[in-house]
Amino acid sequence: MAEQIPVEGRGAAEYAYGEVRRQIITGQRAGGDWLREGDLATELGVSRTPIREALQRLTAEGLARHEPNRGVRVESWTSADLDEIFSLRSILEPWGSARAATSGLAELGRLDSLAVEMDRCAAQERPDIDEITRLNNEFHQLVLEAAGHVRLVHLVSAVVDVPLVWRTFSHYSPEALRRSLAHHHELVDALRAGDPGWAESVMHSHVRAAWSSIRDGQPSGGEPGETPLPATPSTPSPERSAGPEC
Amino acid sequence: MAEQIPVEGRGAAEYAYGEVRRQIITGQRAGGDWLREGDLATELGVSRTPIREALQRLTAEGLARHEPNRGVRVESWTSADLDEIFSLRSILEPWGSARAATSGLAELGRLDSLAVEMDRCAAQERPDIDEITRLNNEFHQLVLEAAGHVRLVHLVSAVVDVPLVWRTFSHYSPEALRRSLAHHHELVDALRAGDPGWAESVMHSHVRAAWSSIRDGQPSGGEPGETPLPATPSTPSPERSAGPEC
DNA sequence: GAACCTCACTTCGTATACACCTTGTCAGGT
DNA sequence: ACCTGACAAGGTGTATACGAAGTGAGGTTC
Repeated sequence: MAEQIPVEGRGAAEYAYGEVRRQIITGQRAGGDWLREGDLATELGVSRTPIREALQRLTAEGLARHEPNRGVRVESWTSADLDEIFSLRSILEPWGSARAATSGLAELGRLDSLAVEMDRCAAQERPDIDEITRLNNEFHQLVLEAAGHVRLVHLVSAVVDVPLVWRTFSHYSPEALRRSLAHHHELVDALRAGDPGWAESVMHSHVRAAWSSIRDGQPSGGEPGETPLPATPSTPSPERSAGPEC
Repeated sequence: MAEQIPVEGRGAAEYAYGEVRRQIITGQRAGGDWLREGDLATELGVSRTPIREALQRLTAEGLARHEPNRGVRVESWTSADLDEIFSLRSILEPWGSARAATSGLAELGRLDSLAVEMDRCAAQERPDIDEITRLNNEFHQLVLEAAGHVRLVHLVSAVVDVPLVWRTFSHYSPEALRRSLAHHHELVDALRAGDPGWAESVMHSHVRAAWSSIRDGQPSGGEPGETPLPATPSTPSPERSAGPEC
């Protein structure tokens, strides 16, 4: 269903990877669903070989799970997984921000305009959540890249995929959103000042606040371990969104 | 050259992955070398399909690099990469140790016997470096598993492969080795005491000391960025060693 | 009636064939 | 002598065919 072009410009494997990943993130493929090689090959109009490559990449990223001689299924996440991810981010991102403050690599102008742009989106009558998500993701990635630490960027982005499935942004209250956007501006100031401690603190607050918003937004905020997963499908955005929280 | 069995018990892809990985870590495949699918298929006695899967896994782990329509080549590391890895470990492993101190998941008996075993190996006339490496790796992995954080274990082990190429252990002075082994015992004590701050400090010292030993052991310890990489082949151990420092 | 066995089906794992891309080389022209 | 274009070779990217393993349904036996 809904195949558009048999093969994109180039790279059937790349195409298959992006498409299946999008389907997982938008909730079209729910946790536990089987990802049959033959079915996907038919639906996407390619052969099984690039499908296998795509599934291997998704498995390596933790979005899917490989069961030997059985097949690949979409990974199921619990709120405990979300806790794991945010606890990791609350270590790695502040540390990266501190490094970015003294590396001299921060593109302050670009970061500032991203923060302003997010303000503009949020101030609209009907805020464009997908656009804010995209901008936010670019902001966070740019900060980490400024840390001058390639592996850090890869590690964090590998772990940031999962929250996307939870549609984190929809859990934000207007108040929490305002505070989150203010954090961005404060972080740019801290980076401009070259103050690693300040930058680290701001990012730490930023991530912890996001974590809190998501926990509170969940139905069962009490028991922090076994919530199955809601997997809100929401509107499947054609834009490949890839941003965590705001 | 040196193919033993065409296909192991089961899994040609698994076999190919392990074999190529071993060749990279032991230095048989130097940084920059091409990993031709056809050649590897012939050498290992399997077809190109499982070879491709193995190369994709190695690429995902960062041991190899994929160049579109060109092929896969062994990744080249500089001392800057080593700095990246140890700086990451000096964040993640202490943090994991602190969590392990209060999680109640630490297998203290097993950890203690591993530390004792390493002492025994080191006290021998001719210390078995490979065995110490193996024990040390098991020790570190067990500590991280005790943190109750699955992704942490995966992230660290994904990043720990690279130092193996550098044969880190050979850079240790007898004094540094003694201190490192003492750290293990102290860490077990800290975990037993359930003191997260103590555990974190010990592990931090442990990793930083290892880092220092390796830097000092390198020929050019001055410029911290562009050392090509020595890639000491040393004795190719049949044991699949997988331990970082001591 | 329940447990076990058999058989067919589904799906993965592997091998192989072919097409396209990239690159190095050589002839021809400037 | 140098640059430019076409041609050939090597290699990856993709498609397809075949074999193996696991699963579930249905029948048989105790």
